[in-house]
Parts: sequence; structure tokens; C-alpha cells
Amino acid sequence: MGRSPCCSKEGLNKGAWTAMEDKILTEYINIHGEGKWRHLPKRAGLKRCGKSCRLRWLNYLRPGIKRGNITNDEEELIIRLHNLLGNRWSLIAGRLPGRTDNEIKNYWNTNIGRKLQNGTPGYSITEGGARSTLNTVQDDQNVKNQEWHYDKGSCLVQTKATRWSKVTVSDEISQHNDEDNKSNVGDHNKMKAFLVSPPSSESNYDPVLNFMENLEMDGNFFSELLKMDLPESSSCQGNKIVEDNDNPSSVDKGYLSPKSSCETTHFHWGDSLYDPNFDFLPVTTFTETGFDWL
DNA sequence: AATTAGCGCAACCGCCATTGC
DNA sequence: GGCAATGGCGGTTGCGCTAAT
Repeated sequence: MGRSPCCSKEGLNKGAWTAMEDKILTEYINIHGEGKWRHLPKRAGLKRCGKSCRLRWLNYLRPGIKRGNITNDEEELIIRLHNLLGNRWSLIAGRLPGRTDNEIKNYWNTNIGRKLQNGTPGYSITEGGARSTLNTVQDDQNVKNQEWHYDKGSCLVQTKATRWSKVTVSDEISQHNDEDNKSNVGDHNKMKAFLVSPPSSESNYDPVLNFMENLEMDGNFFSELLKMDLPESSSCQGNKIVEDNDNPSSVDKGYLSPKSSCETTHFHWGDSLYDPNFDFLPVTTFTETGFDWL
């Protein structure tokens, strides 16, 4: 017996939502909160599928949704994030406050993707980057197993979102940067963060996604992010990787991997990630491993 | 003015992961 | 551990609007 549908399709409205439906849904969620989507339509008196209600709420009615007018900063960030993450719109949307995955996906398909496709000046994508890599391996069995994929001469790609433990970017970052500025070393990329490794069962650990998925942004995030002097994407060429099992891989992209479950480690942008006090395997520099997306 | 083509976007669909029993 | 329910995601579709012919 196959799975039952999420809801009966009979007698349900489809297509565009009416103002009345929006009002009913909004009022119901304001009172009862989100969740229980399957039962929501019946309880709220809506002739809609639960999934449809969820989508309508998340993409349109939810408070704080920004609509239209993707700014240049946002567009640039979308491109960079897409270069790293591929078509993982929800992850990308998570870094753009007020934007939904659907909106970003649409924007990509109708604007950026077309510009890239047409070779519009100023629009490019890292050779062999996440998007192209993902497309080439999409049907691979490994995708279903959430394993890492590597493409010769390209960045690494994880094909599905994975939960990671928390990363905290501490106050020391600003202090550290202040010190750098005072000493006039000219290295504004230095950034100290505390990386809390995932449980040992989560073997596919990646610091970039870890950082991405837990990074909290304030109003200055975009401007600060775009001001950073970061390496070119080509820097990912020629690096070697050492995987969890200590077997060197032939892939060209560096990859940080903890050997075991552990507490907290420190790293600097621009510095080697290897910390003798921490059981990380030796890898390439942090900037060369995964932050070429910026 | 009528028709057609292109575009943007909301919504739907199917698959997969997670959760709860 | 197995199964069903639920939630979430990415790909795709189709409608409505607008510009071009």
C-alpha cells in the first residue's frame, strides 16, 4: 500500500488564494500558532490542503516577509551563496532575512540564472562550483545517502541540508580585528570563531556549512560581508583532502574534518586550520577550503 | 484593437527526512 | 525496528500581466 496523500483533494480550492482565505489563515495561526498543518484547514474552516496552507503562510503571510526589490547586496550574496551551496534555496534564504526560499528560487531562475547563462558582464559562477556539480551527480545513489560529492577541480558539495551543532562567533572577533588594525598588519580577514563540533555520529562534518547554518546576522551583515577582502575562487585549486578515515583523497578541494567528537576549537581566517590542541586533521587554510564563496 | 510572446511569481507536486507510535 | 504521519525542500507548472507585433 502506498502512502496516503497529505489530504483529500476532493472539494478543495486550488490556485490563487483569496483575501478572505488569507485572513482566515492568518487569524487562525495568530491564535493557535504554526504547525499541525494537516488539521489546520479543517479547524480553520479552509477548503485547502494543509501543505497549501503551510506554503501560503511561509511564503506570503508570515510576518517580516520582504517582497520584491532584491537589492544589489542581496543579489551578490545570493550568487555567492549559490556558488557554494547550489540549489539549496532554503539554506540561502536563511541567510537573507525576510526572504523566502521560493522568492530566491524564482529570482534566481528569472534573473541571475539568465544573466549567468547569457554571460552578462559581472555575472559568473565558479568553474565546477556547487550548481554544476550538483547537476552532474543528481541521480547518483550517494545523493540519497547524503554523502559528500567531489568534482575534479571543483568545490565540495553536500547535497542535502544536515543539522549541525552550534557555532558561536564570539565578541573576540571584534577585539581581534581591533588588535589587527592597531598593529597595522593589514590582515582584515582575521576572524576568530569558536566551532563546536557535532556529535561523532555526524561524520560528514563541514565547517563551512556549519558556519553558514548558524551564523546570525544583524543589520550590518551585508555591508560588512561585502567589504571583506576574500580570496578568489580559483584558490581552491590544487589542494588535497584528508578524510575521516585518514585516507588521502584525490579530490582537489580541501576539507576540514574532525576525527572525533570534541568541544571547542579556534581558527582564524587566513590561518592554517590545524590546531595541535584539537583533533582536527591537517587541512588547507580556512580561506582556501570553503570560504571562496565569499 | 487583437493577438502573440515573454516574463514574473504564486502555487502545486513529488520526494525525502524526521518524528511519533 | 517498522510503519505511518507530518514537515520540509526543490523542481515544475500555470496563470496573469505587459510589451511587442
